[in-house]
Amino acid sequence: MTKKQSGLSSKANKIESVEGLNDCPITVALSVIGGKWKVIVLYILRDGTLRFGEIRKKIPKITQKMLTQQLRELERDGLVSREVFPEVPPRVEYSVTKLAEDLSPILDQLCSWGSKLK
Amino acid sequence: MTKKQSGLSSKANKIESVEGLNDCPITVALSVIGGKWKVIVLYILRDGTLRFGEIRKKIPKITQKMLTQQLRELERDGLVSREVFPEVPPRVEYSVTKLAEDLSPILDQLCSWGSKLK
DNA sequence: TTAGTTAGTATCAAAGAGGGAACCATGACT
DNA sequence: AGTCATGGTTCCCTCTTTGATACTAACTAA
Repeated sequence: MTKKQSGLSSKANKIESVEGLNDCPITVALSVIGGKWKVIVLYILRDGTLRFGEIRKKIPKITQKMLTQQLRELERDGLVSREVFPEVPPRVEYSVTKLAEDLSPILDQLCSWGSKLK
Repeated sequence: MTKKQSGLSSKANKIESVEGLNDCPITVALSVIGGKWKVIVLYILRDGTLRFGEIRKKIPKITQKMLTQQLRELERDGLVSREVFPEVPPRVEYSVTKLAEDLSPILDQLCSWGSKLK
């Protein structure tokens, strides 16, 4: 049955948790921001609302499929909000949520920690 | 040439960075702790030095290959230190480094942020 | 009528990650 | 000689993830 579902979810690469710590929010958090392009998308959206095509232009190497996928997952996890305008051609705007804003300072700390890694 | 190299590194799953932000330490940090079992290993080693077999017993689902790989990467990135005792049978002890200890509070914050995710 | 626009989907193939099992060295014990 | 223990390594196979490409809807402009 294979359920193609356009490549959401994961498994091979999912971060594991410990016995008796299976719901440790760290693993939840990492699974939410650990996607291949997610921190970039969050970083870019931090400066303000953007529509799909604008995000693509700012991340030239991402494919349309990947961007769609990452945005869908970020939306599902409550980090970005998506607004569709019923126009032609279509217009869809993305922006970060309060939850993502709360994450920002932590990412900054992670950033300064990461800078110690040579 | 294919370079099997025992399955170190990654690529498909590597977190991407932005043009002009390619060395953003966030992506570095995430790549360092983002491995499938790394936060578990760090979590377990936080309580003190353990030898290889002991870690295995605490993470029953991990395979020997994976544990070796994750420990090697953590060591390479300066998060754990590895001490080999020239005995027979071999004894190898692992412990967290200062760098990993510095990371701890950030992981805790990430943890409390993650707990807001339902 | 044909082309152009945006935001996607669908499909196929390639690359990568992870599991399983087998193998290895060394010395002690039986 | 055969077995056990520890900490690995190697190979193969499968599943997942990613990339590339083509296709769609719906309306506008030429």
